[in-house]
Amino acid sequence: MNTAAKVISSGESVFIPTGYVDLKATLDGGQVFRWWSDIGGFRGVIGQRAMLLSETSNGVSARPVDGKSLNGLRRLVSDYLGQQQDLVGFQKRFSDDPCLGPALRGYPGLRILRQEPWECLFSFICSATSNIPRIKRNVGTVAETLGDVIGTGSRDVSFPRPEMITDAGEQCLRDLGLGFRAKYLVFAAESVASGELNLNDLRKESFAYARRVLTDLHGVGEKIADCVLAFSLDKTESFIVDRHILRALHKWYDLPEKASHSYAADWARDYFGDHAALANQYMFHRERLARRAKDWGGQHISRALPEDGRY
DNA sequence: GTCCAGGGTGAAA
DNA sequence: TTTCACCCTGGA
Repeated sequence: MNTAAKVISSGESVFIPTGYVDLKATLDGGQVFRWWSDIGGFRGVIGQRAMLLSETSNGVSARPVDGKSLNGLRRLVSDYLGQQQDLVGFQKRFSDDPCLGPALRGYPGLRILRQEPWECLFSFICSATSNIPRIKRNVGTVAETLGDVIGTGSRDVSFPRPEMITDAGEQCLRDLGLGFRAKYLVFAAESVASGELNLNDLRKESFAYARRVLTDLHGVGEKIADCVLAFSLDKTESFIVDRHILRALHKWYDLPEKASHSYAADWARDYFGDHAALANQYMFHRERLARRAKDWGGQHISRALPEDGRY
């Protein structure tokens, strides 16, 4: 590499002092579905900006790939990476917790994102009876088909407004491979496009009220609502229950093995309080890696990881 | 080739 | 409270 290119490339990026962020765990761990591993980091879109995010020792650097300036980028990325959350308080409170302590030492850079609510709701409606590779493909295909091109890469597209989804219609979404979720997605899009549902307003409402509004949508149950509440609506007390989390709650916190998902979520919100969403994410990440290690025939031992988490 | 499960939800029993 | 259809894809 010649020096000129190096200078230009470093001059084009902005540093965001977030503290250490584990981009793979955070952007490729099931919270969000439109970030892709690229040379030097992860490439994706926040709002109307396409960028490449890279890890540094004490923060993240962002390089635009949309030909626009650095103006506003630091604020945009900082907000997106969940800087408003009480990660320090959470770490202190649960450093001795048998489940969360090792997880906190193992992946200290795992964050909860603050996503744009509409894309988040769309993504998690897509998640029903699906898996992460497929959700990524579904959400990506819809964005690339109906969104606006904002960068130089094929995936550098803004997420389509609800009106674009209602105009496209259920059959279009089915043709794109969304299956039975297509009609739920159109319902949600109609609700937002008509103004009947204002997602941004729910950020200011209580957890219980916002959850009720979301689950009133056809095709959105408690699980999907809790994802949207945690990952885009600032509800730090949200706790997402699936069968993996249920198993973890049984194993570490002695919850009845056959507790209902609904009961487990209520219990966890009460137990973890305002740290429920963080606890949930660390627990989920731990279970996910443990399961993967098992698939490899190995064993997942968090304590074997370096204490400073730079692995 | 078949079988099965994948961060569910709604409707009917 | 429990059971089942709903779509579809990748891996066993």
